[in-house]
Amino acid sequence: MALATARSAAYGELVRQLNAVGAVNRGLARLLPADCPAGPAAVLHVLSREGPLRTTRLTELLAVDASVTSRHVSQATARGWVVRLPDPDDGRSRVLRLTPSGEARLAEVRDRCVAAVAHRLGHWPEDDVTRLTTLLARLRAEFGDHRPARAAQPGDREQERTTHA
Amino acid sequence: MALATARSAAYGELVRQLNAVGAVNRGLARLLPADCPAGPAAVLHVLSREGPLRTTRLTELLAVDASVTSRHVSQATARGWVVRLPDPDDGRSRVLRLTPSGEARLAEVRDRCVAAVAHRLGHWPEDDVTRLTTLLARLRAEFGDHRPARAAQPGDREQERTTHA
DNA sequence: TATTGTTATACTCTATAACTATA
DNA sequence: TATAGTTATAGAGTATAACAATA
Repeated sequence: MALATARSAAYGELVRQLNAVGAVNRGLARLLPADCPAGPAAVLHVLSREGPLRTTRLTELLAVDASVTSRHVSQATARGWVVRLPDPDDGRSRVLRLTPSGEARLAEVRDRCVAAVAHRLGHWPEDDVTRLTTLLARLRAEFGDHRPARAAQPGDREQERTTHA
Repeated sequence: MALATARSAAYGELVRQLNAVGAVNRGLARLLPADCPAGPAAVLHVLSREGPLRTTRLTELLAVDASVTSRHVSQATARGWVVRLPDPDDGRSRVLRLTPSGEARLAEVRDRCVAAVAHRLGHWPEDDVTRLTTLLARLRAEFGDHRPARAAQPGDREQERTTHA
């Protein structure tokens, strides 16, 4: 049982560090311009990386509820950073695309964040930065099915939610 | 400039993954008992790890504002998980201590989180778990001066808060 | 006067549920 | 009937500012 205990301790410590990331994120969020909160900024970021997306797909990538995506996209469109185009393949769907104005805004936001990270992590070996990024991406993938991005099929292994609490 | 650009891209990617940790944390938070939100749970966790603490010190360790600590401690005391003792050395100060009831609650919460992590990360090599934990701890340390980690001495450089907002 | 801690207020993020419109 | 997306509502987390008590 000693092995299991060691594992438990390691997991507990990981959870603690994961929670602490919140403080880092809040510090980063404080750098954002007043008219660009973190939510809409994330929308810009993903759309820039992935190109035009449908709302459903964007929701999956953001790992939030569809209602959250909808709200943040609304804020972005209200400011002219994103346009909602009709989807030629599906009348129910919208295709979201960054506008030049949105790209410009994103560049500004991104520069601020990158500068902040560079200031703190500039002395890290590049390997450590990429290793951390990679591990976080894997972590996210492992926990990724928490959010039923597509309708939870009855046969899916989605019953985690039934924690018989 | 190609090198600087590569760095920038790496930092941008890291920021993205850092944000994504929020989704993992939300999933973990969903496992908590209804009467123990994430805020109070963090209070229990730190008090258990560090032993009795003054509010100021707890605030530093949680990396939040003092008002937030105060509120979360209030919730914990209201449920009998923490007691606020007078500080013999300073009449303004309170010493916070976990009660047996609080320890029990924490053990339960911790078990749930560890079980969830074990379920997702059980197949990870142990090295990866510790590497990720270590890198996150270092990351947190780099960004840590937002919130001075050791007791803020009167002579400390604490004026960061004066953001001349 | 400076510091510890609390409370009042406001804002963001998030999820759940109800709704519209297409398929 | 099922799916894509929106909106209304509610709850947690956080920070700022104003305040009380003690040093």
